[in-house]
Amino acid sequence: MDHYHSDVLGIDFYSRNPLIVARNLIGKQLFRRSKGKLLSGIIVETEAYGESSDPASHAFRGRTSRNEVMFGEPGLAYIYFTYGNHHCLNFVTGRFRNEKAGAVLIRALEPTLGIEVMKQNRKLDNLQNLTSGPGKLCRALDIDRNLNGVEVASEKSPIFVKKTNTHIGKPQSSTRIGITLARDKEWRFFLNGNAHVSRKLIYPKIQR
DNA sequence: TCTATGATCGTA
DNA sequence: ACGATCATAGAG
Repeated sequence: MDHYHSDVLGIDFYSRNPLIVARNLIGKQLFRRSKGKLLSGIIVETEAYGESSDPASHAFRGRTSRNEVMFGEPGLAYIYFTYGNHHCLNFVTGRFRNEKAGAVLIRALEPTLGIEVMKQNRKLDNLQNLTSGPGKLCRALDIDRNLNGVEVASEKSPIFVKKTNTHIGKPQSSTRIGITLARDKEWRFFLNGNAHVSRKLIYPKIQR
C-alpha cells in the first residue's frame, strides 16, 4: 500500500560508514523474536569496526570462514562465538572509507520488554547485570551462531531495530573495550549515566 | 595436526 | 586480578 512505511531501520540505515551507524544506533530499540515472544531493549553502547585500516577488527586480515558475513551486505547480523562461552552480536554496515567490510558491535542494552524471559535466559534476577555487556545481552536475548548472517532490516526478522530514537542527550565516545591493537581509535559510543552500559563504563577508572 | 589467543564474564 | 573454556586462525 502506498502510505505504508515500516518503522524498522532498513538497508539504507546500515549502508553507511560504521562510525555513523554506531553513533546512530544509540538510543534505538532492538527487538528479538524468540520462542513466540518479543524481547527488547534500548541500545546504550556500541562499537564500530572497520577492515584493512583497523587492526582490532576481525576483518583486518581479510576474509575467513568466521568473518565472511562481515564482507557481506549491510543489514546482516554478524554473530560470533568467543572465549569459549560467549556470543557477540554485530550489524554489518557499509564501508569505512574504501574498505570492503565494516560492522557495529552491540555492547549493552537497557531492557524494556520480555524482561522475565531475559532473566530466565540469564538465570539471574538483577536488572543492572542483565544486558550490560555484549556476551550478556546475547544470552539474555537467546542469540547464538544459528542466527549468524540473518537479515535484520525487516520487521519479520528474528532480530531488528526500530527507527524511533528514545534517548535524551548526546552519545559520548571513547576508545574501544577489550582490544589489544588500535587502542587509540575512539570508536565506542555510549550513553553516560546509564546503568546498563558495560562494567568498564560504570567504573570508568578501570578503563584503560 | 598443534598451539596461542580472544570485540568476555563471574568471582575473588 | 584471574581463571574458565573452546572455536578459530596461523604456523609447522
